[in-house]
Amino acid sequence: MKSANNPNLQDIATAAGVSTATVSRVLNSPSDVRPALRERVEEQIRKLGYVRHGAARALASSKSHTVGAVIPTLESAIFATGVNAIENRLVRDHFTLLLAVTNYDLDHEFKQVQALIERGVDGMILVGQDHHPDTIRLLERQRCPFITTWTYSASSKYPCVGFDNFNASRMMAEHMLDLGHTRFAMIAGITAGNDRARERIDGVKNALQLRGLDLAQDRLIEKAYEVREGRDAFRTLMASTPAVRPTAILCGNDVLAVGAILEAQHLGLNVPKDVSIVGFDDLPLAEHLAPGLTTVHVPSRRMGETAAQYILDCIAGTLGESKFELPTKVMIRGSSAKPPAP
Amino acid sequence: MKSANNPNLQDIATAAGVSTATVSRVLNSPSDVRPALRERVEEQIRKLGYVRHGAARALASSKSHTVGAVIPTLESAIFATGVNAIENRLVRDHFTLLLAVTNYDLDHEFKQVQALIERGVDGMILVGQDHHPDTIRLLERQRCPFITTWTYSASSKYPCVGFDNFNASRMMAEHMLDLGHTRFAMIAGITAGNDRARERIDGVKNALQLRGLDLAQDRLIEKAYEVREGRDAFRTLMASTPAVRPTAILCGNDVLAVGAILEAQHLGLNVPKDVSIVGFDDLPLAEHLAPGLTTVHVPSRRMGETAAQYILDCIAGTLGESKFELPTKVMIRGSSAKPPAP
DNA sequence: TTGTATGCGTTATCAT
DNA sequence: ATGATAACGCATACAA
Repeated sequence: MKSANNPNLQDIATAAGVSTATVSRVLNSPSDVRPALRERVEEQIRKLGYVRHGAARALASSKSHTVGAVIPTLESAIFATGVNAIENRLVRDHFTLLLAVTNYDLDHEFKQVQALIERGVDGMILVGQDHHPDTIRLLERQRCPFITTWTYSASSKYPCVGFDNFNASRMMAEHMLDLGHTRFAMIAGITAGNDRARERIDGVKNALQLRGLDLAQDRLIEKAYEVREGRDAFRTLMASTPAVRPTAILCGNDVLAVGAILEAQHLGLNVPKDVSIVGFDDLPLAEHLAPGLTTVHVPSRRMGETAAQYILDCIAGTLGESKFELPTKVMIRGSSAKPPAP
Repeated sequence: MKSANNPNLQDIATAAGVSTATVSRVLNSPSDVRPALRERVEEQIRKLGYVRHGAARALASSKSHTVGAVIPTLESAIFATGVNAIENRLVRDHFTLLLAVTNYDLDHEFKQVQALIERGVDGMILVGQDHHPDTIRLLERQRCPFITTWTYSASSKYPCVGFDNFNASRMMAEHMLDLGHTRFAMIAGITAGNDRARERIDGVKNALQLRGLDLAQDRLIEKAYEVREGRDAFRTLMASTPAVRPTAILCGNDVLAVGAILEAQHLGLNVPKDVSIVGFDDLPLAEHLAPGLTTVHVPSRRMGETAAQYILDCIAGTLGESKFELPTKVMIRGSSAKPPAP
C-alpha cells in the first residue's frame, strides 16, 4: 500500500540522507539550505518524481495557495473574461483558482461560498453587492479576505473593485437625451438577485426624470441574457404606430442590444435612422457591427486583475487600498443618432 | 490562538458530549448514528457554526471532492460554456471545480496539470489530444482519472468525449462543393498547440482533394480568435479581381466567420450572393445574424456534462464507457449558397 | 545550516 | 451504536 503510492517528504529525505525538515526547506525556502545539500535533495525529488501534497501542506500551514471566485455564470462573456483575468493573475503567484457559479441565485451563492471555504480558499472574489447576509457573515467569521466586483460605491461596506453602474447608465441616457430623444424604452437584464441590472435601470429612470420624462411600465422589459430575448423585446416595443413608438432603445447589456439591432434589420428598420439602439458592456463584437453599437465600455479584464491582486495582497499581508473605482466610458458609435424628424 | 479560531470536530464533540468519531459520523454517514445523538450533535454544529476542514479531510481520506479542468482560454465562448456545464454537473455531487488556463501553451499546460494534482484533485478534464508527454505520464503515474474533450477518435489512447473535427470540417467543405463552389479559401484558427484547428484544416483539404481541388498557400490564413482578425483575413482574401477570388470562405470558427461576414458588409459585398461564408461552432449569435451563419453545431454543453459525469463515475468506481462520440451537425443557413454565375 | 519532534483536523480501524 | 486512537504528509518551533 505504501510502496505502490507516491513518494512523500520522508522518502525523499531518506533517499537523500537528510531530514524531512531539510527537504521541506529546499522546497519552500531553498536559500536556507547549503547548495551542496540542496542539489542532492533536488536530484532525489526529480528522480523519485515527488509531487507536493497540498492537503498536508494546507493542514500544517493553514494556507492553501488557493483563491475562490463565485460568479453568476460563465455564459456571459464579460464574466468569462473577468475570470480569465483572475486566473492569469493568480497563476503568476502560483495560486490556483476554485470556480463556483451561482446562476444568479443568492441562496445558492451562499452554499457555493461555504463549499469554497470548506475547501480552504485563502481569499474570495464575489460579484456585486447583493448577497445573502449569511454569506458575508461566514466570510467575516472565517476571516476570509474577500472583494466584490462589478460595482463600486464609495459607501460600500466591503472592499470592492468596479464602477458605478447607476452613473454609467445615467450618462448613457443623458447622451440620448442630448441627441433630442424624448420617447424612450429599455430592454433590461433580469433584476432578480442582480444589483447591476437594477442600478442600470435606475440610472436611466433618474436621467429621464431630471428632464421631466419617465419610463412607462410597458416601455421597460426585463429579458434574459440572450440574443433571442433582445429580438423579442425589440419587436414588442416596435409594435405600436411609428408616431408614438420609442425612438431610443436603451439595453441593459450588449447581448440584448445585438438582438435588438438584428431584429431591426429583420424588420427592415434602419438603425439609427428609424430608431437608435444602445447597449452596455462593450463586447468585442460591438465595434465591428454595422452600424457600430453605441455602448458603455466595462473594464472586465482590469476588474479581474485588480480583484486578484487585492486578494493576493491581503494574503501577503501587504494591504493598501480596498476600494477601486475603475473608469467606464460611453463609446459612441453608429447605432445612435438624433431621433427621426416627426 | 485556539479560542479565536473556528471550532473543530473536537469542539463539537465536547459540546455535545460525544466522541469525535461520532461527530464525524453524523457528518458523513448520519444513518449510522442514533437519531437522538445525531440531533444533539447537529445542534452543536449549527450553534458553534462549524465548517468542515477540507484539507484535513483530504489528508485523512485521500479524497478532495475536487475536479480540475484545464482549458486553453475562457475568452472563447465555447470553452466558457463547456466549463459552465462542468461546474453545474459537479456541484450536483458536491464537488468543486479547480480551473486552470493554458493559453494554448502545452508546456504551461503541464505546469497547470501539476499544480492541480498538487492541490489533490480527484480527477481532471483536458481539452484536445495534443499534450506534453509529461502531462499524460504524470496523470497516469498519479492514477488521476482524466478525460480529454473536444475531440473524438475511436483510436484514441485516452478516455475522450467529443466529435471528429476532421470529419465535421470535411462535411462542411463537401456541402460547399455540392453547391458548386470551386474557388475556396479558409480562415483557420491558430494551429500551434491546437489539434482541433489542425484537423479542421485537414478536413477541408481532404474534401477538396477528393474533387481534384486544392487549397493554395495564399488561400489559407491562420488567425487568432477575434472578430477583427476575421475581418482582416477576409479583406486580404477579397483583394484579387472578382474573376479569380474565392467564392467560398470556410472559417475555422464562428468568431472568424462573423468577422468575415461583417467585413463583407463593410465592403458592400452581398453574402451569399457575391461570396459564401461558413463557420464552425454554432455560437448563439450565428442563427440570428442576417444572413444566418451556416456553421457546424458543436455540443459544448453536452461535452462538459459528459466529461464531468465520466470523471464522477471514475471517482465513484462505477466505470462504464470511456469514449463518447457526440453528434455534430452542419447548420445550413443564409450565409452559404451557390457561387455567383461567372 | 541542519535535525528532532510536535501538531494540524480528519477518517478509519479496531474495540467495546 | 459508540469510543479510543493511530495514521495521513507536511510545516515549524526549537534544539543543536
